[in-house]
Amino acid sequence: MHNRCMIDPRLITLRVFARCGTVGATAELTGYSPSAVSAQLRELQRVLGLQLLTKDGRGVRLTATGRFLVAGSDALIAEWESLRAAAMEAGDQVQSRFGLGGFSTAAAQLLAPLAATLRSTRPLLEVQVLEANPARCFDLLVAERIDLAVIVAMQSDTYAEDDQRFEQTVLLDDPLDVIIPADHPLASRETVTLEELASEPWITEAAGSTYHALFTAAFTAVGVTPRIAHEAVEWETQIAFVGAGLGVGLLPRLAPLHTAENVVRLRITGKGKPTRRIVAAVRRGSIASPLIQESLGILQIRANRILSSRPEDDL
Amino acid sequence: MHNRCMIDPRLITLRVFARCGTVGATAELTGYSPSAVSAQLRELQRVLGLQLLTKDGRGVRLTATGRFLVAGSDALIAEWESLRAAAMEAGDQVQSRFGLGGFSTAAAQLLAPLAATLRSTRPLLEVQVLEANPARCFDLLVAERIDLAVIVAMQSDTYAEDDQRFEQTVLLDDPLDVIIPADHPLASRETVTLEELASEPWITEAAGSTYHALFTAAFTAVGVTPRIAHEAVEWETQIAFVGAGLGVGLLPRLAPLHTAENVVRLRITGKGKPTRRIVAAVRRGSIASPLIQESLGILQIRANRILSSRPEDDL
DNA sequence: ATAACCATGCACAATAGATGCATGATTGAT
DNA sequence: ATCAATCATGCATCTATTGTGCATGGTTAT
Repeated sequence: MHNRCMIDPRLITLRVFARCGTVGATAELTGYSPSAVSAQLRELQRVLGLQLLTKDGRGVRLTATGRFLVAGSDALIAEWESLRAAAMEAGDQVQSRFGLGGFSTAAAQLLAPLAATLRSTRPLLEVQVLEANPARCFDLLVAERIDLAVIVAMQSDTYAEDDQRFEQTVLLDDPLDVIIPADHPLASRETVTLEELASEPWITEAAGSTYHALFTAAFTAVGVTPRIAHEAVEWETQIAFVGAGLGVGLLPRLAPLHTAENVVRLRITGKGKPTRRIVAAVRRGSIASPLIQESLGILQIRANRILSSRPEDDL
Repeated sequence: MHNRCMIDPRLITLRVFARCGTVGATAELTGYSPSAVSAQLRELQRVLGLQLLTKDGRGVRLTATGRFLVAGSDALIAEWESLRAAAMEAGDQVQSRFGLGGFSTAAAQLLAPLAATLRSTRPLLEVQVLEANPARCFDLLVAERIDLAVIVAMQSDTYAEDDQRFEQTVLLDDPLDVIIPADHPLASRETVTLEELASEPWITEAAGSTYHALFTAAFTAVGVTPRIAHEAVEWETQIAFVGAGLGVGLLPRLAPLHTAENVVRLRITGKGKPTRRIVAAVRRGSIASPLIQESLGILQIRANRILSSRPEDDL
């Protein structure tokens, strides 16, 4: 589906460049080589007769004209997506490719079933799933490598909800639980508040990561500055750290705890009740596409099933 | 300028096909070979996963989906033209190609000076002029072979003024004069009415031509059905026919009479005062482009100069 | 000063895309 | 009813575009 765009691929490349700022990163995202990206951007300028890039130190940056073109192209892309969606609605579309992107747990719990369902209902459809963090998912959407992304929306989101390029649909609010060692004084409790855990040594992800932002946001809400004792990238690692008694951590409800030993999961109560919002994002205009609509439906059903399997008080 | 479009050239080809209905004609208009057009359309369908064409007799015709896509693409094209125009306004554009199209006298009197002026003010600009009749000019605009056309607007215009694809600017209303043999009883008059010439044998262009429509429109306005004695394609031929005493004819004020012998030109008065309206047409959205703006300005100046060189009563 | 980084140019390779002719299918004319 | 004309398409071929990999030159950080 995303392959072979009706808009000049060089413009797409320019748009990706506008997002990541370097030729190398653009190459990585688009799947081209750096030389190809360089050549494409040069060609684009030649064809339009406009200077879009300027040398800037050891890199290049967009000129005012370049920024203008990129900004204006949002509407153009959306217009095309919208047209394609409507055309696909009119005459049913036979075959194409469909790229999905998502983040770890989301990918596992939502994207995998979606891909499986699509594969069976639409055998001719070439479904591809890419695991990527939210920021990269947006990049991949712009680069047209994927057509739908399931991502974790954050309060301090660099990609505003009303971004001209995307349309987002809330799938599910996933609460964060606390995981503590089984021999911890609070381990026998059903629920805790963040204040009760303020003095604990915390295990979190590296600063700048998706969940670190959620972590700090949760604690600033209750006015506490927790002590970060350790950092882990994978949930498994974090759980293991907690199991080893190194500290406590936050774990999304969706993340399974099955391999954990000596670790207890507790619901959080009180005003600082952190949740991560899981949303589906598509390129603006493409939301009317029957393929997207079907996918969103499947995702929504899956999300509702997850919600309904939980105790009421968690909703 | 028109070369190398940002919108997939195959979509442009489809749009041209939608206008002319056959692969062969599309090939002629776009400058491709028939095989290339065929292959492009096939590719387009493959890429979109949509069936856009159906076999119809010995030709092909658009499916409902195809018509839908073409209709919807108007907005997309306009959006791009608009964006390009704005970008060119923002950062001045260095070099490109610029295609002009126009019809005989219009081309000679308006387009040639325009091309000459542009050539001197913008040496880097590659200006190309194509002589073509109005209908073909619109086709060439859609095919992106030309960017601006000077054409004769007609009452019974197949291309409505509010066509989604184009934007038109009135340049000049060019009145039609009567040419009669020098030895004709009315030859000494300054002006005549159409009624006075109702019984004359008329020389006009072939039915279906640009000027035949103007001709009939003028006479239906005064409620007279003239007798068409002869048909001529070129003005020169028509003038020669009149000079040979075969009949009378209509000649636009802009068309020169310099080579004529035994032919007199008379102003037409009365309610049936036929004029041809000369307008500039561009693809919708592109009108904001500095190049287009400059061109329209030059054309307007030229048109005003022509008007001001005429007696007041002709305006 | 050296190393790392970034973009670009060039030679080469792969691929897409156009051409021209031949073919098959359909319509209209003799 | 046959023949010619028209139209689209497939195929072999060629060309031009486009991408890759490596080398180069300029720029920043250590």
